Amino acid sequence: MITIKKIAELANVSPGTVDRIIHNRGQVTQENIDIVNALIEKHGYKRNIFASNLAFNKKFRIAVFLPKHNELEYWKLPIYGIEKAEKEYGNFGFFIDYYYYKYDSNSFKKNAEKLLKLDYDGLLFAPIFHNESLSFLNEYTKKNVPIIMIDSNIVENYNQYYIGQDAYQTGLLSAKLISYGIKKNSSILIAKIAKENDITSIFNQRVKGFYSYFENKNELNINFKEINIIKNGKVYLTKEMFNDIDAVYIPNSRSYIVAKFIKNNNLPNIRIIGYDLLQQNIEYLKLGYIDFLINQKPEEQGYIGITKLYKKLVLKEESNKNIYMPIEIITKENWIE
Amino acid sequence: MITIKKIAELANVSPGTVDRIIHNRGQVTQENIDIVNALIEKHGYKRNIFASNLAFNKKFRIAVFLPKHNELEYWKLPIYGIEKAEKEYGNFGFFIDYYYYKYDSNSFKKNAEKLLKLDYDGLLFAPIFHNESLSFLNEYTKKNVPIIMIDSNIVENYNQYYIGQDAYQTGLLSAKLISYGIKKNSSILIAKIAKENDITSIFNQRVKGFYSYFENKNELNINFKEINIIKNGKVYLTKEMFNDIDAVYIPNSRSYIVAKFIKNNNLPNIRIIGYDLLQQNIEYLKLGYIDFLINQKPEEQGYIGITKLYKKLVLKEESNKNIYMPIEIITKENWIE
DNA sequence: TTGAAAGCGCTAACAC
DNA sequence: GTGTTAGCGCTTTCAA
Repeated sequence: MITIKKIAELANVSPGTVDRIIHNRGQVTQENIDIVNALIEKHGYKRNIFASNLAFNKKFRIAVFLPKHNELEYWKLPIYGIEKAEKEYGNFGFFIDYYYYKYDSNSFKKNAEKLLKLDYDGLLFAPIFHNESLSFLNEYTKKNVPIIMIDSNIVENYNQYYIGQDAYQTGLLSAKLISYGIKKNSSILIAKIAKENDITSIFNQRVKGFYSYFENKNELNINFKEINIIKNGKVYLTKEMFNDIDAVYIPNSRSYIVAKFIKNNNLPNIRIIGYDLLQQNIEYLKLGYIDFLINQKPEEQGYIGITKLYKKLVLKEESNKNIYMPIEIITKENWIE
Repeated sequence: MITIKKIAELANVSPGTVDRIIHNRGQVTQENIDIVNALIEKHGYKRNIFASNLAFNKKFRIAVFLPKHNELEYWKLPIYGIEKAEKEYGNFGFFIDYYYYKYDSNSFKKNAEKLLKLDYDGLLFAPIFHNESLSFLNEYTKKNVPIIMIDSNIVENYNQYYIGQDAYQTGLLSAKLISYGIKKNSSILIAKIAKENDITSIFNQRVKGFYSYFENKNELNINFKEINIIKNGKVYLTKEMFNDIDAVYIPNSRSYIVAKFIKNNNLPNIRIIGYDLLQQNIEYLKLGYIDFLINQKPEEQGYIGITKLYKKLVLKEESNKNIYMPIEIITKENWIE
């Protein structure tokens, strides 16, 4: 392993000059730049990460900005991943502060303003509310630190990173799984269990993907029924909704609500497919009421997000912009605690 | 962040003494041990990884010992993961040498003997052949370096690490997926595409798991047919084998062979479920001939294996012994390039 | 049983 | 533009 010192010797310059060249700090003659770069190339010089970071001696502080998880179980999951990463990179001088917003746009805005006044070396956040997130992102970008978004994608081709799901594709997959298990001329219920303004773009993309699967499959002659199950902020379910229904698709994490109703009312032979490994969902998966859960791997989103920041800041590695998580199909049989 | 030097100051001893205590090198009075340990506890001292490794200045060499992958496409996959890890940990002074054996026990034995004569700081290997692997493992253990096994598990409760699949459970899952798509009174073909002595314990566990799913489901009245498709070392397939067959289960990575036959002979409406994301399997998955592929994540097995060694050697972290990979269900709709 | 000190390779401040 | 050097925190050797 060749070192800066040796390169300097070979080039007949001082280590300081080599350092300047490596880090593009300027103030070096082009001649020396060429000589040193050639030597670096030739000997395959690689920065010694230990020495580099020891000398650099910088602590990195990251802000994590997510919905409050004591209100929504789902949001515990990315936190687990983030905490795992925090533990792992903690001894590398990597620290995380947590900021939470209530699941409404006002709270998001208020906390976002607070965050903008603080200085961090990196940011990870979930842009649930499109417009508010966009302006927050615009402002934060000016700080010129790496920004990672998880869960929802608000902009393409931006100078930021996104880690999350392909919502449309999960809808398509759900449809495939359902169609696999039902006969021709079946009826499918698409159950929307969300208040009107909780219906995010992810939600809509899922539903769109779901329908798209059946577009060229008229021979299946599927009958679709769409019901919004929340009325006046409350769950509203009746047996009649399930008359002649063969399968139910729930495009958010609340499939356990339907499963519970079906169990309690002994409605037989209805397939359920939903999202996310919430405790209650898992419960009904194990009992056999929910057939499939689509997992968008929220823990991994959090973990990978922090890992990206670590790689960028500590290891100074560049990486690809967007990561779409694999879409995981969970059944009773491949669920691992 | 408190340092060794500061601890030493507080304890009125030299940094050398603190170091001796931290590393249990002995030659310190009990009194000092207690004082220093109390201070470490109190101030939450944590080793600075950068300084530690810089001073330690050790390069780690790892031996990887796997089946030759130009003979078996499947074995390319763990290599990808291993190479990814190698790249990632390369600047941490982590180097890998590769040793390959032909997929027969003699070649394994010969190469194993060679390996036993060499000295490495860690080993990752795939114990395909049970007895030979066991005695190799026994010998290598004497070297007292960490050993990781991937793919197949030959011993439980050993002082080594295993990363791989729960083969039985994948069989069970396959059965569930098949049963989801077929009617009562269906016929399932279990196609064995392997030479007699290529039938590993993993293969058998999968088949066992598959049958076990149907054990308490007599009402389905499934008719099973088991055929060994290799005759005299060659694939032997006839249309008659598929008479009245509704679904085919192939418990190894060669489902594309059946898919190809079904395609070429226009046999309609036969579900196929197989294993592993080989190029040819993916091809028939995309075309719709293969319905499901079970992925045992070989890349990740390799990647995680090396990561474990890195954590153990460089970061000096302990970790849990065995990791069972999640069983991934791949369909046309959730396959990502 | 303990202390002192060199050195791991790099960064960055300072002097010229 | 360039060279010199202190210092990051830890490991390890040598001397006492």
